Amino acid sequence: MNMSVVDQDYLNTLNNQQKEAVLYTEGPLLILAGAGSGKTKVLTTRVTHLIQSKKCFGSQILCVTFTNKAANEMRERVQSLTQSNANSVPWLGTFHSISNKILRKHAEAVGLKPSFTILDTLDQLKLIKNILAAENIDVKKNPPKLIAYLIDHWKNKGLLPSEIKTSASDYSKNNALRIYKTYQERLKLMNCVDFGDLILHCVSIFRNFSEIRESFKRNFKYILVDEFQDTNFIQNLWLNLITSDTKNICVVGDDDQSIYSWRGAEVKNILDFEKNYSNTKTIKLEQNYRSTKNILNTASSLISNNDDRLGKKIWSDFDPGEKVWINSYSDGRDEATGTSDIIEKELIKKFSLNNISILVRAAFQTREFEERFIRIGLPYRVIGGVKFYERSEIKDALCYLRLIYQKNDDLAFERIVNTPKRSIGDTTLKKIHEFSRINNKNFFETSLELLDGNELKPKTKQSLKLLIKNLINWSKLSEQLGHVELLERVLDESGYTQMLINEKSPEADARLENLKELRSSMKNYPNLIEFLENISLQTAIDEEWDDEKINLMTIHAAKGLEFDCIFLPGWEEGMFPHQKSIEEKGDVAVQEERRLAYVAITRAKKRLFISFASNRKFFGNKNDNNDWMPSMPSRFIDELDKKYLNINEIAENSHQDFEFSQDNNFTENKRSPGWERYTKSREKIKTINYTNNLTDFKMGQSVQHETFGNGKIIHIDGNKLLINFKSSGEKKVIDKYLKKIANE
DNA sequence: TAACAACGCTTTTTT
DNA sequence: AGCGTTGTTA
Repeated sequence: MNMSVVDQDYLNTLNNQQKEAVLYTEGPLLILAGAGSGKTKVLTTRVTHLIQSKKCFGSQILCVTFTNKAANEMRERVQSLTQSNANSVPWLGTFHSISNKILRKHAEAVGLKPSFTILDTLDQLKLIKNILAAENIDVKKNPPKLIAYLIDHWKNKGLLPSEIKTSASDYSKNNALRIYKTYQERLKLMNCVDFGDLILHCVSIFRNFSEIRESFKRNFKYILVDEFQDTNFIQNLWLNLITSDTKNICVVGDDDQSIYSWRGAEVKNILDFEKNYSNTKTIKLEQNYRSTKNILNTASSLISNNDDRLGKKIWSDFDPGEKVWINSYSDGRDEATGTSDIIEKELIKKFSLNNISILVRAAFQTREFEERFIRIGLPYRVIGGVKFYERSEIKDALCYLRLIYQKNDDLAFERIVNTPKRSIGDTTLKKIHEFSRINNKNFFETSLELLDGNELKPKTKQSLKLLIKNLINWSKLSEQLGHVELLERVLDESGYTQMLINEKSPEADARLENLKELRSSMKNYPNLIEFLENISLQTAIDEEWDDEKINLMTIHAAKGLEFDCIFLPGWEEGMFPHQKSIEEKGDVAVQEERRLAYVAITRAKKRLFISFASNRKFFGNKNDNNDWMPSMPSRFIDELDKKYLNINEIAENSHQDFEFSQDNNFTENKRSPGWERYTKSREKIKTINYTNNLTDFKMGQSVQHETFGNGKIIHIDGNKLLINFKSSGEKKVIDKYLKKIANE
């Protein structure tokens, strides 16, 4: 192939900066790419260019993306641009999937077998709980979630248990460290790794085995990293270790879109990049090809409230388009109704449903919209909701397979040993735990021994025996049968399918349906091993984009995506910015929430609707007023430049709450005036209930309770009343459960 | 001792 | 509304 102009057709659609970013191939390159500036296009074209101009083979390119989805899309685009086969760029993927691949090859170097299992968050938590129970540590004082969080953080910083220094006074941290140590030992024993280990083990291999490191360094002639602002310390180290001496490393990032600091991501990596690699070339992509001017300006006005920005000037050639709508609703149901009205009455005529998305801060917020859409029959899909592979029936099925494949997978054993019910309850399980600890054997081996002894009740013994016999049999079958047939046999012979059929509930039907889906997705893998080794990193079964459906997802999940129409509901103080994040990290967190809001706004191409409700319901509906909370519009709404907005107060009651006069000096006390008013209004509501109740009930009043019967008030504490019941004595009861009756 | 019912506490974001 | 813990039943 010669280097004619025709061969470089792929450059024709690029602007000057983009072209430069593609053609500057040698030496370190930092691309600061604003939202919608075509960075994916640049990356794919760059990969194409490297291959087409014969600078290297596709197999010599390391290209790291943030999600599997992004990797798949990029692979497809490169494929069609280079007209090559599917595996032309084998080292294209996420840090985790590439690490997985490396680790399967070099597992022995870190004391694992190549068949290791990747644990998901639920498995992790379960293991931590088991360790806590075995060591008699109070779960209330040491929440497993917190420990998991700490372990994850340590791993993101590249710290092994031996490398962590603690002060003796920090009780909970010391506890967590002890658990961390045991946790790692247990993982090794079960031949398992967690997400963090994938990266961490690779780093130790690169560090301790120079031949392996050098072979990768030699092979990877060019490295590309997407979403560099969201890489963390250990990932950065991982990269540094295998970057070759020619330093052909190109990173793409946007400091304004850094939204994963809670996962250890450091924007600092962008700033340090120029320090780490001397003679770094920096290219800024500032022209936006996605959004209308009104949308883009709205986004810019918001993000200008953040400090410490690298400073890009995003601009657009596009029309101003329609102004951004700010809609106010009285409650969440109104918000969902209003949203579906806009879609049905207006958008549906001009846009495909696939091009309409509702982006929320927290996953549970999609529910109100789902209910509405079901009610009126608008088709929708929830992206990244409950992960397919985390559904209980899918996990059950996978654990059967995991256990058949690896008898030492104690977590899998524990999960399925009594599912379906086999009369193997807590007591038996405890025995298995204890015995396996004492004898240093896994649960499967321990069960075999217990079956020999007289420790178990006959009924339990019999069903455990049957299970073990089945497992051994399935293991044998796994060598002859295809993996799909094996699953069918297992579900059948274990009684799992029957259990679901017997339930006769809609949920059980859905579960059976999901198992069918699992079966068909297994067909995409050649055998059981390939399947088990890859599903853990797979989040969902690929979405079907063929049907016309409205998309519901979290803002985090929308990263990297774009849609014609975007709805951003729930912009209320406490929800967005989220209260938890403010409590934990104060202003730093508010800035990250603001970046999240910026990401959300910049997903929109043509139409954008931001909304909030004045009253919000929490925790499902118990049909009383206790779960209602009045809410203030988010401070972010006040920060948007009104020039680009249409403000629409739909709900009558929201006027007094909705003001655009909040000043922005909340950096001092980390709370905006809006927040202050919000908390005050909450207190006020509580106070009103409280005084009303006091006027209703007086000392000595005779009352009636549904379950406790009749009694007399003998003490009043707020709305909690101490009652002396005739039949059951003194009890503390909330006033609203009481009825006044005539005094006797 | 296991299965089932009731209660109460919780909800950020994810590879 | 959904889960895990506690209390009650068979």
